[in-house]
Order: sequence, then C-alpha cells, then structure tokens
Amino acid sequence: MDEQARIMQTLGGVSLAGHSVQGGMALPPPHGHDGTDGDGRKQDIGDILHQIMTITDQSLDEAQAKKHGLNCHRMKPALFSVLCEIKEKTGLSIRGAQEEDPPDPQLMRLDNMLLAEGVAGPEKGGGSAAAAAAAAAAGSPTDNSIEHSDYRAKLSQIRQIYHTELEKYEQACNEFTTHVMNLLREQSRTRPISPKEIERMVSIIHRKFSSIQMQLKQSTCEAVMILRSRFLDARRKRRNFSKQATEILNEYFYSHLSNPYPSEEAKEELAKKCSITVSQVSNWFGNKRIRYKKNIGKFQEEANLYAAKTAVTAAHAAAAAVQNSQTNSPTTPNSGFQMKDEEFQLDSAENKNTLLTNMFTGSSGSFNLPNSGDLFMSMQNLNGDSYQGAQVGANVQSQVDTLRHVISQTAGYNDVLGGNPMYSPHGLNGNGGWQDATTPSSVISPTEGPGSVHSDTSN
DNA sequence: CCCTATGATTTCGG
DNA sequence: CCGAAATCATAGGG
Repeated sequence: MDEQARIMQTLGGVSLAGHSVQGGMALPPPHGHDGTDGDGRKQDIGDILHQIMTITDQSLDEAQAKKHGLNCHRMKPALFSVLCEIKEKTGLSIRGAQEEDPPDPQLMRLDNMLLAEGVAGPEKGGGSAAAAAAAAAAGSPTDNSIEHSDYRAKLSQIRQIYHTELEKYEQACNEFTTHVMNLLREQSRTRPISPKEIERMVSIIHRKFSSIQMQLKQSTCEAVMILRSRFLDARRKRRNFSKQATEILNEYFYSHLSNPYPSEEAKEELAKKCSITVSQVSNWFGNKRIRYKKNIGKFQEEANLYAAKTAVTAAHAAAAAVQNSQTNSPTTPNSGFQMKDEEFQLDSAENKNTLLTNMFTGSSGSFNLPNSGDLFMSMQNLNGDSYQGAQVGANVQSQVDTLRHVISQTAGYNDVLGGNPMYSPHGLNGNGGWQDATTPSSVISPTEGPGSVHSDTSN
C-alpha cells in the first residue's frame, strides 16, 4: 500500500504534466520516505515516464518502436490504470465546466430563414424547377413572372452554392473528426483517453465546424436578403394593370356594386382574364371598395359609364327578344312578363330598372344571375350584370340602336346611357359597409354617401 | 416638379 | 386568413 501511494503521487505529477506537455522530463522522485527497497523500480517508472514524455520528440519510426516497447513493458497495465484513474478525476471537473451545447438561437433563426426561402429545404427539383419556371415565364406574356423567374434563378444559384459549400464543410468535418478519433484511439493505448473524452473532442470539433457553417449560413442569408430587396421589393415599383384588365375589373365591380366581393372562383377567373394574380385581384377590389366608398361622387362617372356599358352589353343579349316581343310599345314592357307591380312599389328610378331587368331576364332565360329569383338583385344587375350577359350576347351586334331606343323610351332611363350622375350605389349602407345584397335599403343619394363626398381626403 | 391615380404593404380587428 | 383602413411609393399626366 505504501508503494502504491508512492506511485500514485509520482504519476499524479506526471499525468498532469503530460496533459499540457510542459514537464519535459519526469519529476524527481518525491522525497520524505524510506525508499531503499524500491529504488530499482522507481528508476524503472521514471524511465518509462520519461519515454512517454519524450515520445513526441522522436522520429516516427523511433517513436513507434518505443511505443511498442512501452506497451510491452511489464509495468504498463498498472501505470495505465492509475493514469486512467487520475484522469477520471480531473476529467470530471473539466466536463462539469462546459456543459451541453445550447441550441444557438442565432443559428436557429438563420436555419429557419433559409428554410423559408427554400434554400435549405429539400432539393425539390433545384435548377430544373427554375428552368421550368423560366420556360413557363417565357411562354406566357405575364410580364412580372419574368422577373420572378429571374429571381428564382438567382435564388437557385445561391442555393446551389450554399449546398456545395455546406457539403464541403460537412465532408471536411467528418474527415477531420475521424482523423482525430483515430488518432486519439491510437493514443489511448498509451495515454489515458476515455471514450467520453473522445466524444468531447468530437463535439468540440463539431462546434468549431458549425461555427463555420453558421458563417456560411449568415452570408447566404445576406445574399438572399439582397436578392429579395433587389427583386421582390421591386414589386413595389408597380406597373399599372393593362387598360383591358382594369376594364374587366371595373365591369365586375360595378356590376356587383351591391356586393363587390368576388368569390375565390370569381377572383381566379378575373385573375386569368386580366393576366394578374389572384392576390392582385384581391388587392384591386380592396382598394376599389375603400376608394369608392370614400368618395362615391368621384366615381359616379365611372359607375355610370360601366353601368351603361354593361347595360348595353346586356342589351345585346336581350335585344332580340325585346325586339320581337314588342318594338313599338316599350312604355308597357311588363305586359309580357309575370311581374307583380305591387311588389315593386319603389321609387320610379328603380322601378324602371326593374322593368328593364325583367325584360332582360324574362325574355332571355340564359341570364344566370347569381341571385336569380331575387328581384332586387335583378334590378341591381341591370345596372348591370354584364358578366354573363356579355357572354350570352356577344354575338348579337345590330340591335344596340334598337335597345337604345327602348331604353330611352323607358321614361327617364336614358340617364344611364347619358352618363348623368343618377347611378345609385345599391347595397352600400350608411355605415360605410356593403350590406347583404338580399336586404337592400332604399336608394342612397349618390352625393350623400358616408362621410364627406366631395372633399376627398383633403387632410 | 407637383399632383393625382393606383398598386402594394402594413396595421388592426374579427 | 379576410377585409377595412391607413399608408407607402411609384406611375403618369400636366
């Protein structure tokens, strides 16, 4: 036991010195005890330790030979186990000092962003997808998708660089890790290196490499941001929609004035017709609603224009029927329809609308009005739902004049075609919202909409 | 260069 | 997530 303690003491010093190779040579044997018997062995141990300490100073072959010699030394197992014990003690304190790695929030943020941008995500086609997008963009006349494909091409470029770099880092990391692990494993035969320590070493290496990765991610993020600001932000440099698109949108808007909220399908259709996106349609209607409501007066002309236009369009469809049912007595148009007057005792203007509408709807059964059966809707549609009407009547050409005649003979209704501000925004209630089309209020004077009408936002 | 129109974005409420 | 409202930023006309 006495001897054991001595060895321990000696090794304690050596082991620590060996850790941060600074001893250079074995410590002198500790003093203060009777050491007459173990002198030879002490010499032995000192020799071994010296060899261990200086092993790195020697040439490879030499060291290899020496190592082998050490490995076969009779004292080796005992020494080694003691070294391990000591190491265990010091190792604990080291391990306690630096605990598990925290899931770096910065890295998480970068990862999330890269994922969101589609840079880090699954390879979903990669360049081929971009090529396809470019091809699609080239094929279609949608002008903003050209920029978009450009953006995507650049993005996929970034993505490619990112991936190759990442792969490179990963490979290097793995190589280095295995190299170090082999080294340590090899050394663990002569030095007390526990598997846990190897693990720790590996994790340190990984941390180092992941910090490099983070730099890569960081710069990739920056690149994406720059790209975004160059392209996507350029969408703020808006292009006005084509005249035709605006036309179509306005037609829809004014023909659904009582409820200008296109359904998803309607939006899609409008988007297709206008060569814009659905969200652009939504934007347009959002803007239109708010701006219309804010200053109805300003939109009167436009409203009348489109009302007239659609009325005329509808007229195309209806003209034929109108013509052969009665061309000479338009003042009593309800003769041929099953209208019940008592149900339509509204003010005269609307009554006229009703008459005309019923003329149209009654004579041409192909008017599939959204709320068919609802006469108020029909009235409002006269103002007029040309959406379906345009399709139905597109081929009728020559009856415009007839219809004009019919309309003008319908007392007072020539306002519609004349463009006078008689157009009434049905369905827009006084609170600044569009109410349900099925419960229309009485007509609001166009010049007395919610809030000031003619002042605009002169703030 | 100013002014208005207009498409897009942001903010806020349901 | 949708829509209202406010706001931003540019287009486009004079």
